[in-house]
Amino acid sequence: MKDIKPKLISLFKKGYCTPQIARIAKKIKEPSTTIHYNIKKLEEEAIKTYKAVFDYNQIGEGHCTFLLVNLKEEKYGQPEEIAEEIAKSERIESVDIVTGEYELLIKLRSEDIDDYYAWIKEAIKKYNFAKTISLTSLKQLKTEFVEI
Amino acid sequence: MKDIKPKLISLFKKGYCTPQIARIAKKIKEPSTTIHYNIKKLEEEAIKTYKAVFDYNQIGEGHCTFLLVNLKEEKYGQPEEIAEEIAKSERIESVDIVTGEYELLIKLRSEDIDDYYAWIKEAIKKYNFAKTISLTSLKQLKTEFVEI
DNA sequence: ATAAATACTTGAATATTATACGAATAATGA
DNA sequence: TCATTATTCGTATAATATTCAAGTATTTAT
Repeated sequence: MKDIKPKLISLFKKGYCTPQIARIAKKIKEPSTTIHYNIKKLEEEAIKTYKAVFDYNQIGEGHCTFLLVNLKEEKYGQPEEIAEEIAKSERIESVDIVTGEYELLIKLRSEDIDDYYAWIKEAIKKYNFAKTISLTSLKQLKTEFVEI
Repeated sequence: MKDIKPKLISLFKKGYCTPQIARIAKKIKEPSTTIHYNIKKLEEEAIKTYKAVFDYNQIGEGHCTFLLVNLKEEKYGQPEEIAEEIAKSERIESVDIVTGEYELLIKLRSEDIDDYYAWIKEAIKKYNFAKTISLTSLKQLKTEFVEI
């Protein structure tokens, strides 16, 4: 037993996938070389990566939370720095700087609520958040444009 | 000119991609047949699909909004039905039933604020939302686990 | 503790698929 | 209109995935 699956999951979260040119060519009834050409162009312009979407319950990341954050005054004017730092973690699905009452909106995945609590305690300390609101997902119907 | 790119974008949002077995095999230094075997297992258990992640500014979906929704009383108890209906649209990135003040949290992408306004007006009418709060993304640092 | 069943690993052979190339056609711009 | 650039697409080739079969490890039941 080599325990390859965790490594695959980690790689597939960010990339290591590629388009199925032959299948697309069949689907839209065009020559595969034409599809190939168009995909390469699109990759230059607009495609960041190809990746897997998981049934997160099955990989121990079934607990999903949206976190609204107020930064402390000294960081209020330049939220990007903190946002970039937060974005680096593998459990963070998205980070946005948003309009309204809060500065940041973070979507993250954890194993369970205990795991989440450990993370948020650590994050409040580390990033010196002024205030946070956690919206816990009770049911996920769609994620990353994929219905689950 | 066959205008193939829009079709590709639509297909790539949900699938039509596949893992790069040879590349992964090289990366984690295992035989490609072993990688193949493990991926097939993982697909049965936990992988929903393989898809592309876009630079959404480049495909006319740069405007991103998180929408908090209160449903009308008659729908408050069974939000799933509406949530599933909302999830079907291609511009919807995620739909969650959440804890707290609001019942639904929807993440969606539009071309610009006018496009968004048209959508939200229509949605309020169609789904009979009681109240909504829109959090507009000013800057997206990470989406779908991919830094952008 | 042992045997049987099941799951995982792997190399060799084969089938599929992506990519490179070149020629033809179409679109763009001056 | 003519020249330049972008796109289409068939053929040939290179790369890759998949099948198969055999061996090894792990788990399960008794």
